[in-house]
Amino acid sequence: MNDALGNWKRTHYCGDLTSADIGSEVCLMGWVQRRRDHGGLIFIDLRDRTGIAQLALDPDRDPEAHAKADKIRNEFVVAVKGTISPRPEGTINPKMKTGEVEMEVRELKILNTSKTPPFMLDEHVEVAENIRLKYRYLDLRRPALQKNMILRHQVTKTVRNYLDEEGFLEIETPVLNKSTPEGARDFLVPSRVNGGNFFALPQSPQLFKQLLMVSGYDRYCQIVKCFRDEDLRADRQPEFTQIDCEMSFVDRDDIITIMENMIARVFKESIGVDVATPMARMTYAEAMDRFGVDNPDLRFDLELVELSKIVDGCGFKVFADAIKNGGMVKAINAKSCAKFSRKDLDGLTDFVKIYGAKGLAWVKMTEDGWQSPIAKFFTPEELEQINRAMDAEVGDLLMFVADTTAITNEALGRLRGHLGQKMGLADKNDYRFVWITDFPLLEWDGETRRHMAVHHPFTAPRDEDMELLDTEPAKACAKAYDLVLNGSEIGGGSIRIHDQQIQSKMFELLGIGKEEAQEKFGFLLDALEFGAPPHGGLAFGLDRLVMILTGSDSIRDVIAFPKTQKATCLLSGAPSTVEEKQLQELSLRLRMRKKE
RNA sequence: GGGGCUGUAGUAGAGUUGGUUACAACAUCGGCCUGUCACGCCGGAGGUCGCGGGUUCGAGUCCCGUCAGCCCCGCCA
Repeated sequence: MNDALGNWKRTHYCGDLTSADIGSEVCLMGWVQRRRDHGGLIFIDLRDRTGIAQLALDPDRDPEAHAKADKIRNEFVVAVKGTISPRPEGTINPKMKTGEVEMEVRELKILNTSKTPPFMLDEHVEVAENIRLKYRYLDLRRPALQKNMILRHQVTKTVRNYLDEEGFLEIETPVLNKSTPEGARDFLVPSRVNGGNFFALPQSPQLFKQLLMVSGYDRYCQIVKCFRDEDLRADRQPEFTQIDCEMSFVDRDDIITIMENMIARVFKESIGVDVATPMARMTYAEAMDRFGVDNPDLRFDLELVELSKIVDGCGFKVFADAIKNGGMVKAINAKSCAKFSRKDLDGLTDFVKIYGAKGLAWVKMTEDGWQSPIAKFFTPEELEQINRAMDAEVGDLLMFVADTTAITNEALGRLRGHLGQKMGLADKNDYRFVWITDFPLLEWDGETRRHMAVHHPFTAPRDEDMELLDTEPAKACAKAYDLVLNGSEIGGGSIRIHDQQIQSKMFELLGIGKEEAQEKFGFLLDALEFGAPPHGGLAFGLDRLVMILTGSDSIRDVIAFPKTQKATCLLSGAPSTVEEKQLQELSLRLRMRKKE
């Protein structure tokens, strides 16, 4: 039925053919994008990962190949031999990369047939994502995803080359690990040999890369899969890839310099964009103050302005009470947005409520002053002061949130990002990097009534904050840093604790008792006693980086075989039940959760 | 655990206040066509309106439940 490949060898990729190849005898292999039958002449668009080439089959020139082409349908796999020739006058297709030439087919082999695909493998067709995921191998044939996969490869290649030149060694770390209490929920793997015991898949190779520093490898890197059993988002998959690095005998600025140069080179070599270095920096405190979030999008202004001092004790109870209760009042000025409708404003109010704000106060700046439901609560002096603080002009829209510090910042910060998108202030081709530094070391968790590590438990406090650990640990800052690009955190890291006593103190602050620390992290504590060098590092989220480089809205568009939001694979059907025998071997019995 | 959006031929959509046989496009199948390139022309086939229940003389349309995909909160660096 199908023709055998035989001794045919492909000589060219479809997308590479140009007028320079005119006259060449070539052999192409690929998939049939389209067949156009003109009764006599048949055209076939042949596709491979590089592009499309037009095949011309003339019944007069080669009746045998032409007759065979009659049977060809979309997505058949064919091999052709023939001559590259210039297209006749007036039939050049300027929309195609290979549009100046075509192949005069002399011999044709049908290597495989194809069922009619469930959707057109065409850029013009939008297909529901569940269909695309079920037939992922077909979706991956489409140029959009192929472009993303190829760019992803380009990025990892550049990263490896750069890190190699900088003296990093790529060393693999275990996938089967010990479960540790901190951080995300672990994926667990039952041990058959040690019934009742479980491995955990790595959330990151954190501890192992620190051990490699103790072992003297000095500069380590790895492009590595990590696993976190948490719910998915547009930019989060349960398994994802990190560019993981660790260095010895360095401080924060050494790491930042090496890493930002790597990112700059990635941008240059993958999408041809020049990134200025050194990149901008901002402390966590400044980011929260000006933008309300620790991952600010610096492509637009819309900065948050704190008005607490001005409205303290004012006649508007909502504002006055928020401050009296230890919270704050902040506002943003959406320039020229006074034209927003009541419906728009209701929508924005609903938006901030998602983040816990009780409401959104607004003011439209008109020729006659404030047009606002809350105008009546303020004295002329207060109005004047607010206008000045907000730099308010006729046509502007001011929006206020009054709440706890955390809620005010998050609600307004997210509103800022939302408006930036909605008003088209965020240019996809503009890349604004910023390092966020001096994160708090600890964060009080009201639920468990204990401190949690903001970054992770191995992050070093700033030298000048060491004493605070004993007095006011919540005020201590960490030697931690995140790289933020266009409002997305693409990487983060820290200088680690290399002193066993400080590490023990950290566990203490985190409410991890001596015994538990020894039980869970004893191997690290032990290692720190055998000459651990000062060290630190960071990890980039490869998927998020490639998302931005490709302009993708979903992380699924940069992963070959992604999971759905319910963490299933529509292609393979994973996860699935297993045989009772398999459970027995693992000393497991199922106890299903009751469905409510 | 919670909030929201979507679900109609293979695909992506239209379908009026509930009313006869559920539409046209692309794909597909058959025929015609020697310069097309998202080819064109003629003809055909293709449907449990996601699934289940309810209201009604009558449900694609209204109500309840459920499933799936997506976005978000919680969760997660």
